Amino acid sequence: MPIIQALDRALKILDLFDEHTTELKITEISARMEIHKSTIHSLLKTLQLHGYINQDMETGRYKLGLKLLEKGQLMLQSLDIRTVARKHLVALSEQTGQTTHLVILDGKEGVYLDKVEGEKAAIRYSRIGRRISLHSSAVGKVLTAFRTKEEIDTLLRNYDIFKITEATITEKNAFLHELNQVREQGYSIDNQENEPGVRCVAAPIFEHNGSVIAAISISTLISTVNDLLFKQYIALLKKEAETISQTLGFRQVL
Amino acid sequence: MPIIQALDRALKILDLFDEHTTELKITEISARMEIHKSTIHSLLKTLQLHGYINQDMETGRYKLGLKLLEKGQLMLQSLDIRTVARKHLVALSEQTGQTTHLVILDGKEGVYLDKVEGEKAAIRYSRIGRRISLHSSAVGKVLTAFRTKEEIDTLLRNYDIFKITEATITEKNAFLHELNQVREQGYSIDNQENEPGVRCVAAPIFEHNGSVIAAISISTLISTVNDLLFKQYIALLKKEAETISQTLGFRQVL
DNA sequence: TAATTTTGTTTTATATTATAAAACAGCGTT
DNA sequence: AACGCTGTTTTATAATATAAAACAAAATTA
Repeated sequence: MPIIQALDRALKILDLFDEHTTELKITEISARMEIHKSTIHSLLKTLQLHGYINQDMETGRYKLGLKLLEKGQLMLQSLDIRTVARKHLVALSEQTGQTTHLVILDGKEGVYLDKVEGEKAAIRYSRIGRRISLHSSAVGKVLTAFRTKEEIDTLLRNYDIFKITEATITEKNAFLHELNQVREQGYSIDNQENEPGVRCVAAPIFEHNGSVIAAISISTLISTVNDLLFKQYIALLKKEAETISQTLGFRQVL
Repeated sequence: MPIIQALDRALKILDLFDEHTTELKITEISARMEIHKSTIHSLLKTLQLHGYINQDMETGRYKLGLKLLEKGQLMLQSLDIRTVARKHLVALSEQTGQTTHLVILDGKEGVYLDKVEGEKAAIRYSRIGRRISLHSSAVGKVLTAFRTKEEIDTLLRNYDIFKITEATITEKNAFLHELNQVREQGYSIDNQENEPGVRCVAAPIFEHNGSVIAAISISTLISTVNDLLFKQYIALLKKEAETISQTLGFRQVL
């Protein structure tokens, strides 16, 4: 499997940009990549030609281009899970006042496809397009649990169960045990395992062929949602998830 | 200005995907690009490595990857015009019941950065990330009009004033005259010039240094919004646009 | 069921093409 | 006025992308 060096380098340049880094000088790109300025220059100009990079004419600095926005939105639209799930996320958020999410699996991480902010609580971390680890989130657990043993095996091979908060599960066996429980219950909980003070519940969404294609979740603040209320949310969530699965053609096995 | 062939080709591959084409076989990519299969294969695998392309394991077909979504959303977030304008778009939409937009200039086109759907009317064409021509849209006219003569000159050099509807302006002089009028009025109108039955009004948003950085607009259906009502919308829009400009540090010259 | 076409992938030789050194030009600072 | 910083252009070299051909496996067709 041959990797094209020029392309690989260009894509690595795009990765240099993140929440904190929206602008970069060519000198800095060159330094961070440890590649000669002139080489970077050629790559940047080609990226710019296609709109993936823009150059600030005033400062000479480079930033991400709007082509990424265009293509990103194109993706979102083509995923019909999102269209189907949208109104249910809104409904759940209105019923509970909490923030709801739609997440799918990509590689060994979850990716937020949609988010509806609740009136009562604003959850900071999540954002459409952002990624979330499988072992520390309710959605991650659900996306992992409802798969075949083989799939779970490959997912967890070389998987780094890193610690995020005090409550994060960091042992593989404990995680596997948790996944079993999730499968029995039909939903998963993240109790401050990803962010202190935040408790979430997630439920799976099944496709017509019975495989999990997504998860929806409700995020709550420990300080404002007690156990009783949280349990009610679980029931609401499960029901809504089942409705979505049915819309997608999934029929529960009797 | 040397263009890197491998990178250029890879980005052209990404461009093959659009609203109607969400999946492609390698054979078809090869045919449409007129490049050998094995070459395309290497490019695809490198794109896949970075998440810009995904392969459907079942069918072997290639589709866009979620990295595009991630980067696209990152862009949106980094543009603070959007954050500032958001609540005003919502307010305008609630007051009028119509769909409102936020658009910026990129190259020789406008790009939708935000959209708030009105209760009364759903405008099909627009979508965040999508592009719109300068001569056929209210936002395009505004983004063009409020620039220096030199800037307008370079924008309209080699510009194709193509016909879209019966009402589209297709003569350069007529367009220049229209731009003058827009500058005097402080707003622009698109009367079914981009889509039959749709009439829009747009107003400019100025940065602290006095340059136009964006345009906001209200889109209406001719069939449901009469001239009197439309005039009221213009007043509302202008006022809201001025508020946004002031938030961004722009002070009206007296 | 067997043959045939089509799929995506791998390998390999060739020369095209990406690469980086060095020189350049334009600013802002010292 | 001299220096240090931008980003850019040019040019020689050889490393790297390229495409032909062979491959394997799946989907059609006969």
